[in-house]
Amino acid sequence: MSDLLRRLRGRGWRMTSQRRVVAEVLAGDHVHLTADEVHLRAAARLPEISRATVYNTLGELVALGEVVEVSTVGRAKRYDPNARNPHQHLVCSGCGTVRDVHPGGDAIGDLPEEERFGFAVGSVEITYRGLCPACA
Amino acid sequence: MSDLLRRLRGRGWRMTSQRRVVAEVLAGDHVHLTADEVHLRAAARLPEISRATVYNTLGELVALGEVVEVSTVGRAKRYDPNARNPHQHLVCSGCGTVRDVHPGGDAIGDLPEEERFGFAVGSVEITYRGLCPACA
DNA sequence: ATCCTACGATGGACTTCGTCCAAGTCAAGA
DNA sequence: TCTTGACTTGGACGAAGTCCATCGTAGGAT
Repeated sequence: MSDLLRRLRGRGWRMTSQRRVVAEVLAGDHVHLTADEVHLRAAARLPEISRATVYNTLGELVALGEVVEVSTVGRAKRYDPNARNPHQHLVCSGCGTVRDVHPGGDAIGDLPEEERFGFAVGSVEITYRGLCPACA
Repeated sequence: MSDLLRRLRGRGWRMTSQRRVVAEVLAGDHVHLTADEVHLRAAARLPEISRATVYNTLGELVALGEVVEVSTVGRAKRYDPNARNPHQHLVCSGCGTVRDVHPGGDAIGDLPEEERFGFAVGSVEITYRGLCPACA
C-alpha cells in the first residue's frame, strides 16, 4: 500500500517502477514469500524486472527494517512484510503453515548475563512448533 | 564418542568407517560445524570420504534425533551434536559463530491461548542474534 | 572362514539460491 | 531540459546441497 511507499519516499528512496512493484507485491498479501515468488509476482506486473533487482530491493527493504528475513530450515529465505509489528512465528510440523503470534514475556531479558559471552544481543527470534488442528 | 556409536549400533545402524569418522568428528568438540567443516575434519582421518557421504550421514543423524540442524540466515546449515541436552542458540551476525545458551523464563507458557490457533504446541526454538566480542 | 547381497560410499553432474559486475537507463534536482 | 549518479539489467559466477549410476563392503548366512 501507499503507506509503505510513502515511508520509503520519505527516507530518500529513489522511486522506480521496479521498487514500487516489489513493495506492492510484499504489501499486497501478508504471506511469507520467497525471493523467487516475489520475482514471479512482480514479473506479472512488470515483465522485464530482473532477479538481481528483486534481490537488491528485498535486501534494501530488510536493511531499512521494513521487511524481515525468516530463516527456514533448508529452503530459500522467506520475506515477512509485517516487520513494523514485532511478532514471532508458529509453524505446523505437519503441513508447514506459518502464523504470526505475539508471545508475552521478555525473551531477551530471560538470557542471563553470564550466558551472553560478551555478545551485544540485539534481537531474538522465536519459533513455536506444533501441529495445527487439521494435522493433529 | 563411543556413547553415540553404541546408540547408533543399537538402532541397527550399519557401521562403516565413514559413519564412524563423521560421528566421531561431531562428538569430538561441542562446536557447531557446517557440513563442509565436518567433511574437512573427517577427511583428515579418512582422506577418501566424499561430500555426499557426509551429507547423507548428517541427514541420517538428524533423522535419528542425535544431531540438530541449526538454521542460520543466509549461511550454510550448522550441525549441533548436543541434541540430548535442550538448549537455545546465540548467533553472531558478523561471523556466524553459534553458542549454546540456557535462557530462563518459560517461552511456551508465554504464548497466550488465544494466539495458539488451536495448535498443539510441542516445542519452541529461540535464536538470539547479536555481535560477538571479536566482531563488535 | 568364506560367500552373498543389500546397504552404503563414491564422485561428478546437476539444481537451487544467491551475489557480482560492467554497461545501459532513468528519476529527480538544478 | 539537462545532468548525474543512483538504479537496473542479464549473464557469469559461486556456494550449498542433491541426485544417480556404479562400485565396494559389513555383517548375516552357510
